Amino acid sequence: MTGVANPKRLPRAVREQQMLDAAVRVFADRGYHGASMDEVAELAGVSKPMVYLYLGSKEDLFGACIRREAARLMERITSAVHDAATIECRLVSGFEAFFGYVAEHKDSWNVLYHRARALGPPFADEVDRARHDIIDAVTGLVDQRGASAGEAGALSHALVGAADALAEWASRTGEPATVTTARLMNLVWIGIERQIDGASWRPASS
Amino acid sequence: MTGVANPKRLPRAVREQQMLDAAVRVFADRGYHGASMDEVAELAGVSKPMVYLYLGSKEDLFGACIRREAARLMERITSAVHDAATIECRLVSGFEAFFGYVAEHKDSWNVLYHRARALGPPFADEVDRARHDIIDAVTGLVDQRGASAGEAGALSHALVGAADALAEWASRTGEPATVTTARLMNLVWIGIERQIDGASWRPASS
DNA sequence: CCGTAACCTTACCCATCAGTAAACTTACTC
DNA sequence: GAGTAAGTTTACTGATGGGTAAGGTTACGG
Repeated sequence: MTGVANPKRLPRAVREQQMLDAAVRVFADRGYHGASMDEVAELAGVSKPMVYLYLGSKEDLFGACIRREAARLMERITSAVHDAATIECRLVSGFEAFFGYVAEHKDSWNVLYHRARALGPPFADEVDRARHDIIDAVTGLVDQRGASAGEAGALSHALVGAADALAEWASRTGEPATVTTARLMNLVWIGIERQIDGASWRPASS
Repeated sequence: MTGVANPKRLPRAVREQQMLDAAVRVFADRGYHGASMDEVAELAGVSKPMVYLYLGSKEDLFGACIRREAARLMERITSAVHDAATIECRLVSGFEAFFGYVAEHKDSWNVLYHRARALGPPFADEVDRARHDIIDAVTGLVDQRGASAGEAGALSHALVGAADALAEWASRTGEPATVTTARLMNLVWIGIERQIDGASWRPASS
C-alpha cells in the first residue's frame, strides 16, 4: 500500500479518475509493455480486479489514458488560441499554451509523445489523430492563401516537431513558456511569413 | 523457420551481424518490452541459445543494436558534412544525409528514435548522447560567434526536432531528401542567419 | 433491521518469455 | 582419420504478469 491513502469507499467516478491518474503515471514511467496492472492498481490504492471491473483490459486502460490526456492538451491549446486575432498572435498563444502544458503535466506529455506514439496502429493512430488535429490547425493558419499543395503541411509538421523538441529542452532547463515561445518564433516566424507570401529559399550550392 | 534461409554453418562475425539485423527489425516492430528473444532468434534463422551465446542478455542485445545503428547514422552525417565549406552548405549536406538515412533505414531510425528514446536511463542515455553529438555539432555551426548562452543550444534542439518530424513526413510521402531539405531550409535558414548575426524577434502583442 | 446493490479483496490460473543445461554435429587441424 | 574447437540444437525452468472466480464488507432504501 504505497499508493495514496484511500481508506474509504469511494463512488465509481472518483475511483476511475484515481485509476487513470495512476495509470498515466505508470505508463509514463515504464511504457505500455513495461507497465504492470498490479502496479497501476497499487498506485491507485486499489486491488487489481477493480481496475479490470471499471476500466477493462490493459489495452482499454491505455486507450482511456490517451483519450483523456489528449483531450486535456487539445482543450488547453484550442482555448488559448481561441481569442487571438492575427496569425502571429495565434501561433504565440498556441505555443505558450503547449509549452505550459508540457511543463505542468510531464507524465501526460510523456505518455502521449514518447509512449503512445511508439506503439502500433491501435494507439499510435489515436494519438496521431490528435497530433494531426493540431498540425491541421497550424496548416490552416499558414496556408490561408491556399499555397502549393504539400508545402504548408510539411511546414506544419516541422513546426510541431520543433515545438516538441523545445518542450523537452524547456522542461529540463525549467525556463518559462513565454521565453521558449520567443525562441521558437525567433527561429521560424520569418520563414512562416515567407511561406504565407509564397516566397521560397532556393538551394545555392550543395 | 520463417527467417532468412541459413542452411549452412557460418562464422561468428557473420552470424552476429545477422542476429543484430534481426534484432533491429524486431525491436523496431515491437519495442523493447514487446520483442521476444525467440522471435529475434527465429528471424535470424538460428536458435535462441545462439543469441545468448554471441550477444548476451536482452539488454546487451538491445544496447548492441543501438550502438551499431547510432554509429551508422552518425558516420553518414559526419562524412556528408565533412567537405562542405560554408555554414549553409554544411547544414544542407547534413540534412540531406539525415533524411536519406531515415528513408533508407526505417527500422534503424525507428529503433533509435521511437524505441530507445522511450526507455529509461540505460538506453535512452546512450541514444541521447548520440543525439547530443549531433545537436552540439549544429550548435557549433550556429554559435560560431559565441552568442548568448542558451540561445544557440535551444535553437539546435528545435532544428533537430523539426528535422525529426520532417523525416517522418518525408518517409510517408516518399519525397527525395533534397526536397525535404529545401523545405526545412526554407523555414529556418533566415532565422538561423539572424541568430548568427545576433538579431532577435520580439513579442509584439498578447 | 433486512435486503440488495455498489464497492472491494484474496487467491488463484495459465500463457508468455528471459535465460540455461547438456548434448549433438560439422569442419578443420595434425 | 582421430581430436578438438566452433557452430548449433532440443528441451527445460522459474518468474512475471494479464486476467478471473468467488466471495467479503459497507452503505442505504424500505
